[in-house]
Amino acid sequence: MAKLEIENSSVPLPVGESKPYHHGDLRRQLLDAAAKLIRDEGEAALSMRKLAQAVGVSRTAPYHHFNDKQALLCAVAEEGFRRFRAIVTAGGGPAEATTHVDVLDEAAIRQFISRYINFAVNNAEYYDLMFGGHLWKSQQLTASLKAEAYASFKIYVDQIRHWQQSRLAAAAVDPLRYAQVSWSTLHGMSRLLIDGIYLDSAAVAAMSDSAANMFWRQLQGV
Amino acid sequence: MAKLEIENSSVPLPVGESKPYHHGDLRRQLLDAAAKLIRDEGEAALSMRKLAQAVGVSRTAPYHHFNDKQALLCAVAEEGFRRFRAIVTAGGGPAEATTHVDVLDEAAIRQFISRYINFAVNNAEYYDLMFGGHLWKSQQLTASLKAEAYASFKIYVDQIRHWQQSRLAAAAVDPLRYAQVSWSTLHGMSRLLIDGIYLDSAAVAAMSDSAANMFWRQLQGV
DNA sequence: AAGCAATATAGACAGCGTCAAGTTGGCTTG
DNA sequence: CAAGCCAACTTGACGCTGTCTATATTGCTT
Repeated sequence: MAKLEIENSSVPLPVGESKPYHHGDLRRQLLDAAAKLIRDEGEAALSMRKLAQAVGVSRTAPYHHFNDKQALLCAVAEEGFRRFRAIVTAGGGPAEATTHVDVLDEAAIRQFISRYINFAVNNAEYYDLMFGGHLWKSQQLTASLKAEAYASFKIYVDQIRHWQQSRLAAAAVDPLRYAQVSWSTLHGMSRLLIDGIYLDSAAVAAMSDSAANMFWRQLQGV
Repeated sequence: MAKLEIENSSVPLPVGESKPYHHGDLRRQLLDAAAKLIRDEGEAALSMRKLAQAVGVSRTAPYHHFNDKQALLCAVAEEGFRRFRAIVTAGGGPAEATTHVDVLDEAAIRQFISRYINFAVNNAEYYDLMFGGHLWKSQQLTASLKAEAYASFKIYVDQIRHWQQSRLAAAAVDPLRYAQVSWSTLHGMSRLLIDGIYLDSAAVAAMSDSAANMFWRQLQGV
């Protein structure tokens, strides 16, 4: 997460990150400006030219930091996954990512659901890129994005395994299968909410409760 | 569904549908060609100009049948909803749409899930438009598309109410809430499958079973 | 001090959505 | 049967897009 705190000042001193020499740190500013533009005007409204102008460089300058518009979007998505992990996994504790939660009750599930959906709705500009067909269907994902994406899912599956080993979840549950179905539910709710289809944000709490109850029973194995 | 069987021949005899005079029936051909183009080359690859060329008219001709590219896409999506309803609701019987299913067991749910996901995966070019943020987020949906979309959801909710009235589903279940959550699961699975995220088609059967089991318990109210 | 590689720039091209103005041709009406 | 209306269609143009190809600038290394 340290990367996220790099100073965006105009001082032309590179931090030693190996990327920017000339401009200050264009790469960083491009990523931030891209996210902001998408958030403000929608993904469709983001163009490389507008982005370049927003940062104050010529239209082709960004191509020295990203091969493609696609590559730029992949990088933004990648950062989204990092933020996602930080917010969704282990909320307060200093120990992060790799450690798993040792409690399992309906409230814990409910909390996870809330965090997931809150992240999706409040960071839709990232979520759209992370889990939007745009990047995935193109078959041109950055290797690092793919890694980042699957890491997030793996953590989820491993958490379920961990619960099983601690005898908190029924052994009969197939971790992968359960992960796929429950993630689908969360993803579906998020997408429908973000896109404004069928679901409205007023019902989020009730839906989360309902889903938590459903997941809980499933994990208890009857 | 009769509309779908209009002959696409080059005979310049309009059927009396009130739309096309000059070309034959451009509107119909545009809708079909659009779906085909999206299916073959992806939604992003569809352009009004390519579409026009595919049908053999000038680039601005389509604008006499649709205000916008958006409007064209809405019309395609609308047709998607009609096909969706035809496939998903009451599979074999001649009585359609308005009548509800009178059986409720895990197999029935499982069948519905299969139909939903099969439709989504095999008609992704329609599903993407019907439930993609592209149209919905733009806030410019055709009134008729909106109607068609909400009708589909309403049928689903009403089916649950129907089960309750027949004492097949627990009275404690909130039909709307259950509909939202379960639809989210189906939508999420479909999206993840179509976009190639986390889920692969080999696991569809297992996931459907798991989801069916989850829904079934929920409907039984413990 | 020289030179090299990374960074930024301007120019050009094909493609896009769509507006405005003109053309064609079948139907309705006199 | 002729007049003319109007829907259907075409051509031209505009500003936007992503990105390729030079060209110029700059800082670090030697």
